[in-house]
Amino acid sequence: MNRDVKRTLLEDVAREAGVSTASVSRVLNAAPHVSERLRHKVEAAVDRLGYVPHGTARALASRRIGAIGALVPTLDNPVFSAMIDSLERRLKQYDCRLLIATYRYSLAEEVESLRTLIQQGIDGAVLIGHDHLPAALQLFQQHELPYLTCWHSQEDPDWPSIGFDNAAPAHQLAEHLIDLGHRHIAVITAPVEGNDRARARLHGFRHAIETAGLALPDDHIVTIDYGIEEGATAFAELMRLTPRPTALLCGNDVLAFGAVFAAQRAGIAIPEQLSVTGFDDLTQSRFMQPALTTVATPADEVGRRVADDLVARIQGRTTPHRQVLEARVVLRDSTAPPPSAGD
Amino acid sequence: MNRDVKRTLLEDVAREAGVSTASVSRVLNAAPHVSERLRHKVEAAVDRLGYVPHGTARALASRRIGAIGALVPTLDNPVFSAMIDSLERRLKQYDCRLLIATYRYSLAEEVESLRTLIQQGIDGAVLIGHDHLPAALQLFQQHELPYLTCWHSQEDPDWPSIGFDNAAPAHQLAEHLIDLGHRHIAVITAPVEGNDRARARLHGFRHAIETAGLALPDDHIVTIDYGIEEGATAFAELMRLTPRPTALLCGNDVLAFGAVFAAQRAGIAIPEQLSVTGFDDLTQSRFMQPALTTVATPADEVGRRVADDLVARIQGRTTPHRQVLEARVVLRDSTAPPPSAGD
DNA sequence: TTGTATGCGTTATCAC
DNA sequence: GTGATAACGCATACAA
Repeated sequence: MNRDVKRTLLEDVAREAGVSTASVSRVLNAAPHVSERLRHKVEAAVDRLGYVPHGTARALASRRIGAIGALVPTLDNPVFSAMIDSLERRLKQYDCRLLIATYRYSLAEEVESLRTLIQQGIDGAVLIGHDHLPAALQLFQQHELPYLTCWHSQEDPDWPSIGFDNAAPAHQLAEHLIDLGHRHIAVITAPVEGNDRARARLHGFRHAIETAGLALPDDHIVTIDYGIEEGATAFAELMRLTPRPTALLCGNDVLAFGAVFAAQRAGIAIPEQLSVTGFDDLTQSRFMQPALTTVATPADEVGRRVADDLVARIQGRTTPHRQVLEARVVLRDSTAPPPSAGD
Repeated sequence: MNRDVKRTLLEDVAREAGVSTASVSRVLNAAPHVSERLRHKVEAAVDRLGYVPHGTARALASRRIGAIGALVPTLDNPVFSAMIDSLERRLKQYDCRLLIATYRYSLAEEVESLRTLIQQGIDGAVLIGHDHLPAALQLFQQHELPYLTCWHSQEDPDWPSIGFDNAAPAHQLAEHLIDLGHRHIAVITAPVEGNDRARARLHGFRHAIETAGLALPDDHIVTIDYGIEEGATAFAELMRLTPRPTALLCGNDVLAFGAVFAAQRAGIAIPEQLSVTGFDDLTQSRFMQPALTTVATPADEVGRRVADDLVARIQGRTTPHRQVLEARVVLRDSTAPPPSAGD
């Protein structure tokens, strides 16, 4: 940018106002101990010259860049884009920018991206989930950089967090199905490697099922990437089992959408012949037919709190090491007793 | 960050390698005219010391920050988050970071955000659509900053663009309905102020309808914010018209989802009693029941090309002023002849 | 091909 | 309270 354009510099403002550059800097940064008179002179000069501070120079001298980094698996998942959207809006209130990097669920790429963001000079960073390579932690400590994880609720001295319990609501969903009379329950899950949220949900499902004295055999669990089409594919696979499962626990709403659509296409009535659950409570889950039984995750709230907390950490304030928000099961119309309830 | 930690500096590397700081810098920046021998010495020293360049200092000295800015109305729209996702991944290949700002469809806020991003030192920026305040253009010119608009195809010497025609496919959708025999067509549109895409689509709808000798009265157009719930609300309003419209043209897929869900809830069969169209072709549109007739917008392709083009501009290469990609109408199952076709 | 020296635009540490 | 001035860490014109 402006490789040859002569910008207005702090020095110009100082000359215009008849004060020192230090004073101009003080006024601009709301430093204490500045007289009203000086402040007015400087502000007038700034206005007259249309001065705009040079962010990079400021960053070099102050060692703060005015931006944080967010590392997310993907923005293709509405639940993450919603979180990022709310995070960015809140950061703006603190006059803080957002640098984004995605890593397609590859923890190695996460670390690489983190490294470049740190090199870029970010003042802090937020990661999704609890699963990370040790190298990530090392980077934060090495650079004494404020950081935060979110979207999970695991207690861990190394990883401060703002999130919610993924296992408990999953457990409740499975219990709900069991209470309805389901005995043949299948699961569609995202790959659990490097994804503690998926792992926790699967664990919740399994724990509830086995606690009820039922089984969750391996062939009743389909692991598949995130996506509507993938949900449909997994559905097809599970419907080939005999006896056919009467209920499907899906690791997230989008997988559930795929399953529901595939069921409709196959002429399988939901919830009469098959119950389906999701996780996330995307807007659409409330409106689709049948409305989806799922878990409401507080994406916006997480975004806001992450902004508040990370900014506080950057300013050196102490904040809670762990904040657990509520993720509530929402019972709707996609779950009902199995066809032959009462057997 | 590392407020007191003593980092390894370029100077340390130079000393370790027994060369000058300039030489180290040259090796690190892949400058021409460096001997193999020197390169090896420097690289070895870098490895030994674990040296990582300081991004901010580099930015100040080189006047390039290694990041571009993207200004989007919202990330809550999957079509934008998909574009940003693909943009970010492509930029990574160029070793370029992404700064994001959202402006909730307020052009004034767009300019404000642009100003702070420029102050932040971005090397270039991309905006969505063709509608912007003159102040935005002025900022780009003033700072001699490479920039680009996308998601539209308007010819304009001021605004280089990578996008697609929004009006023509909209026109085709309306024609398709008319060809099917529809005579009472209604429209759900996003607010057109500051949103040339919505305006172009509405224009396409209207032009086709009026060209066919039909009317599109004001009460057949509902303007409403983006969202599933909003689509449902608009649907309810339009269904109160008499005679009831037999077809609904929606400005985007999400509004169409809302309409379809509301119709299902109201017991109105799609497409037998009512035809519905969207615009965007989100993944779900292909899988939902009935599959949605819509327009496939090349979100990923736009993201990739924007990255390629903007990086080229930053490097001083000349690129096409305007790239028009294809946005194709996709006929599916949500459109059919009206109930009383043949009247 | 390599080294020297200066500039990049602020902030922050001293004195006064 | 205010003003000099030395960092901040690297890139680059210029010299060698």
